[in-house]
Amino acid sequence: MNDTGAVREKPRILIVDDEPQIRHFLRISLKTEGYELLEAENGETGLALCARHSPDLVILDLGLPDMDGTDLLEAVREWSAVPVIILSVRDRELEKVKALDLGANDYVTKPFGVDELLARVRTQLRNNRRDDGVSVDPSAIFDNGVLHIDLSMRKVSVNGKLIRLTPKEFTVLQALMLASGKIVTQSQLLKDIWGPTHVRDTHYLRVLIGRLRHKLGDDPTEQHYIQTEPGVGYRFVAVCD
Amino acid sequence: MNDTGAVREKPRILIVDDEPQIRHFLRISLKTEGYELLEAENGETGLALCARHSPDLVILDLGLPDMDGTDLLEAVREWSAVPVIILSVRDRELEKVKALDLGANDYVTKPFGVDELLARVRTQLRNNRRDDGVSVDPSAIFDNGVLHIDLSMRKVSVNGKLIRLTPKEFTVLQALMLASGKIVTQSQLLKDIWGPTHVRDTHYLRVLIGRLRHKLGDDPTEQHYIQTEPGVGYRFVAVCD
DNA sequence: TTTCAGCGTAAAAATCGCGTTAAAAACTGC
DNA sequence: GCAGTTTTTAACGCGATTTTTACGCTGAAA
Repeated sequence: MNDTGAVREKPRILIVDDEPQIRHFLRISLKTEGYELLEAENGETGLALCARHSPDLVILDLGLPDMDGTDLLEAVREWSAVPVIILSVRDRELEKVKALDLGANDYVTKPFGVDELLARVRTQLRNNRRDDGVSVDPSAIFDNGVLHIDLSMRKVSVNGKLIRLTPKEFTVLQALMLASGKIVTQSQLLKDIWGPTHVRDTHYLRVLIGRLRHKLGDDPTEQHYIQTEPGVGYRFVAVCD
Repeated sequence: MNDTGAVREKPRILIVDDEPQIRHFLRISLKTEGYELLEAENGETGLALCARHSPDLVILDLGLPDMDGTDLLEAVREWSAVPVIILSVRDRELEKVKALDLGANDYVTKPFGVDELLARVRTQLRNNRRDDGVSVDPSAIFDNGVLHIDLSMRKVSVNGKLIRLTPKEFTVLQALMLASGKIVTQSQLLKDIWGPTHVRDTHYLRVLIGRLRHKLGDDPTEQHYIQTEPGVGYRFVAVCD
């Protein structure tokens, strides 16, 4: 499968821990939050998985059967700057200092609260999104020969002719594009773009989507690009038939 | 004038804490490590110091006399991505989650080991070393036959005739030119040139851009060198149909 | 069939944002 | 302190954008 240009929706997290119950516990919590998971119960497979699947975050237990967790950390840091959160039963300050100075990004002592760990996961993932304000994947370009959308340049053209989009129009289109193929609910759009106090003002969306379709040359009877899911939301699709 | 962008040898750390003994303790430890220090004993001066001196790291106590630490964090996050380590006597998980989700980078509970704190400081500073791949040539020269801009010489001429630009005008033009073709957001310009406390004062930009266009001989009816992206920012483009 | 909720459209009304101007205030070098 | 320059402030017009309002259409349920 070729996923060039696709926006990876789920952050991918690698768990390296030999205790099955901890892995199980983490799996439940992280899956619920919508992360994609990889698991390893020893250092060797952890390293292999990390190299092969380039996760967005690694949660690493220091006590591993086959090697010391710090060795794994060192090995990973040879070639990757992926954020690493250390888990450890050891609360000794020296351990923490050593791990952090080896390149770990955070150090959480067992037992830990799941909400705190999840918040720290979010923090690391957030920090590693390199952008200035506008969080847009610069590789997010859509082009089917007729419609061309470049999110980073903020430019949209139909048949080579540039289209002027207003700020709100562009923001909505961007939200739909970044979830390409998937439904974006009305309340999601309203909350994100008009603010949480307007989640029920669906008429905003109706007229805006209408203008957007018109500008994109979207045939109302066919509805190529922006599809309506009645009562739910809208979906941006690349139609090529 | 603030001193953003300067290359400095010592990382600069801002401490915001109302307890003198904690400040004293941190001062000793951090100075020994070779950091440059700024100190504030309340939120207001903390915010001011942060805006004025753009530290590389902020250590923020949640319990401040004049405002809640989280408010300060929120205010700073309006315009800055500086790493923030929260100090707090409160060990409640909810507090940690709240602070981290507001944009804090780490949360350390008092009492803490000084070595651990120093390691966490190093971790944050290490993560935030900005090497933003795209190294722009500050000696860039633009020339389309009519307009000639030499950034290193700080000279601009139109039809061979030298144009006098004021310092701010030149700085804005330079910022736009170095991102040639791409949008520079209003808040980016305001933050970089007027300082982080003026991110919302868009009227500065309006009058300055107006003067700049006038001086560059930018015909408002035809194609602009400086294009406006309403509600977002400005973009410098080489005019060549 | 009737009813009705949800969507799309159109046009009017209100608001926002930009560009412009002019004058006041803050700097600058002398 | 003075004269010239630069920056900031304030106000206004205007076009673009957003919001409001009204109405027609459709498909599903009663």
